[in-house]
Amino acid sequence: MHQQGALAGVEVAASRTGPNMSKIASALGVSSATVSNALSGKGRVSAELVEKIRKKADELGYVPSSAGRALRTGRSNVLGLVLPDISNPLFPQIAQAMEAAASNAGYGILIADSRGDVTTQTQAISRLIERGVDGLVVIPRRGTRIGDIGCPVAMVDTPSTPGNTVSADHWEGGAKVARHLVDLGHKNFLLVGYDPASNVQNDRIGGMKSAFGPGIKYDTIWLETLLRERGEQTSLGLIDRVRDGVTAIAAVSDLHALRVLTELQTAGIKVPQQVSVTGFDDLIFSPVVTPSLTTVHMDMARIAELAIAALVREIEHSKSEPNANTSQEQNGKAAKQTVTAEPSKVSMELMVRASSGPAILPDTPISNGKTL
Amino acid sequence: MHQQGALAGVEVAASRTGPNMSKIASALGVSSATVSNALSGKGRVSAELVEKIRKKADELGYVPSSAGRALRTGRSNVLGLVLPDISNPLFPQIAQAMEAAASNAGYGILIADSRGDVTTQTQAISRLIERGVDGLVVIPRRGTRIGDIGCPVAMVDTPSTPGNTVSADHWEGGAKVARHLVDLGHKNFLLVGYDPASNVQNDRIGGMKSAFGPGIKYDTIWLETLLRERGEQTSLGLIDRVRDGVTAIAAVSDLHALRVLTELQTAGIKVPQQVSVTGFDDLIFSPVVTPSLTTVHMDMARIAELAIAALVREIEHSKSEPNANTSQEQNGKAAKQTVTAEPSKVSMELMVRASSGPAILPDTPISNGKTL
DNA sequence: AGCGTATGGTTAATCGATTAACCATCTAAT
DNA sequence: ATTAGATGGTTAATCGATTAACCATACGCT
Repeated sequence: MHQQGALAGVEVAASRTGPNMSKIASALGVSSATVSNALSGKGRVSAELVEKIRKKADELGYVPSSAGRALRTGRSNVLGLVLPDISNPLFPQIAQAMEAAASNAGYGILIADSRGDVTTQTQAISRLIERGVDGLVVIPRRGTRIGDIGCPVAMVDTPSTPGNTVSADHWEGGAKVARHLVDLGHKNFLLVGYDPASNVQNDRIGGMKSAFGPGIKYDTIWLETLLRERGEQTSLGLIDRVRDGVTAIAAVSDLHALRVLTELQTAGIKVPQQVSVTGFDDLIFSPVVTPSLTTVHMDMARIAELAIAALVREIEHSKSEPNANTSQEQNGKAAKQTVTAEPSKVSMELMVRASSGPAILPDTPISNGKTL
Repeated sequence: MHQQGALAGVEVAASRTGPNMSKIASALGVSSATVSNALSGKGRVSAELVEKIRKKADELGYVPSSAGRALRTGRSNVLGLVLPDISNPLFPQIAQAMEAAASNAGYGILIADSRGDVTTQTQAISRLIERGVDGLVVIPRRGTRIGDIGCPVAMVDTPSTPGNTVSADHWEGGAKVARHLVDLGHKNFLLVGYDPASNVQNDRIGGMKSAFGPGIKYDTIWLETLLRERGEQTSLGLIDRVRDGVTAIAAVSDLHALRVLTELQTAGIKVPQQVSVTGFDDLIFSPVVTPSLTTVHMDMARIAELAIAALVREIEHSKSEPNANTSQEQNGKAAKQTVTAEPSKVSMELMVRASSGPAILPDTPISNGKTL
């Protein structure tokens, strides 16, 4: 007995459980290639044999080995989702939408958290690549530029990036709320941002300002700086603003709108009778607070669909690219099918709820909020 | 030239990019086995050769193929995370903690959303299994019992399940807030739940009640029924409750606490001067509302660590199990190393903030909230 | 001298699915 | 009748890493 015989009986640690293609094949007396063809519907297999193989497969509880398939095809059918800061309250919506879209396209979602850190983000990306993802959806830390990684990437919410970019139309969203408030007669605004370096927030505020015609007064405050200087628990000084004539406060996130709302309410200022408050993102709590928050809703499902579709297109495309020199080599124009990465903007929807109302006229006396 | 020669030149669709072990091996004139041993540190390779191989590997930008490794070892190093309802505001914390814990243990996290549906949950689980996960962390839809799947499972927050269970000590958490409020002199409580069928919520409320001695009055309302009957936007009737003497309202979630808080504030009732409000979960907005919410914090990091550790233990263990009949077969007691699935309870932490304060004395006149 | 044993490698099989190339029939058209 | 083509399969190579088993030296010890 030579080497071959000696090695044949070796027990490997691999999961011995699952029946594989050859098991189905030998059970039916056919070749494993036929089983593969039958189950994938690719080769030529008679209808009746396909039926028999199908039956046997789920009789044995056959589950295809993703590892085997991945090794052969070079594709894992898994996408990576890189998040800037997983504890962002918007994340559930993102993850949910991405998972659904990916799942529909036959892909799984592997998550990675970059914890707000750029180096962690880089590490997270390479971890995902090492795990063999076919593509990445990156919601980058602000200002991050992702270098050329060896796989397709779709960026969310960061314009001016090489590669596919899909983003909500934050500018338009800002314009929508602002117009809504202007239509209600407001003429004196306080705009509340958090991070002056955030593209998204600047877009939103830019959109708001774009809707302000002449005769509209506004001021902008950035919470990050304010809170860093005066401490997290500081008052935002809204009472003074209201006394000075502000009738509408528009925040770039529901989180900040909520802070504004509760601060006003604690001071006894009535929303929306005295001051209107609006937010952004339609976070989970926004409909249930009193008054419910007027906000701007992102169509996450659509964003996810676009991002995933762009990725999948690029992935499937790269499949046929390498062997372009087979037959119709003279067809020159078919060769340069580089995916035109049109950056998509997804429209945002204004959700008018109870926290916004008509502006009080300047000469109307401010009525005290009566209790009980 | 026979078949072998004819097939040798075939171009496969697989990613032709990455350098593999044999490429490193041939570049250095050694065998690929040696490269494998050198990089994994397992076999016997001279220190200097290891060094040379290491250098060559990252000179070529070598990235190990997870597919190849998974196929051979039968392990993917990926865990599945099944969520009941991804849009749950607590989810970011969970996902973040799980990802971090898994990452530390060398595993990736594949997410799946069961969208609150039991059948979807089952589908999600099988999708994960098909993708070859080594284990599952399931945060089940209430009442779900997961049947025997072919892989290790750790359940979170659902007691009385076969297999590993790790859960926050909701009962204790409830007791902690309740005791806090009792210590502040409160004697008349309103407990606010959402879903009367939820184990977690019942645990929390049970814990609260356990802290109430004689002389404490309390009543419980369940929002789900209330809102279904009277519509989402209905008032919770808190004003009447307060008029009837309630001085503390304890909710099972910050989300409901927030609803309570804003409803009280709109009515001009001062928190915490007139009424104390507490929540659960320490959601993202809880510190930033005015007054900031007193709540109970879950140590997600610890829960995740325990869950992942239990899974990993079971996974690594099952490796050595199959070939137990090799050498020391007579050692009977070493064979039955079934992982004792001690259900772990993780302590919750009370976060005392501004929304809870001393109870007003029964005969103290309720002062009207002054505006401005 | 001769034997045992570290030391430092190599060889080849294996995990499971996929697929190009080949082969054997059976039918239809020239 | 002979060839072209359709039909229904089979064979074997391949993806990349891992690992049991084998082999070739060199060294120490009696």
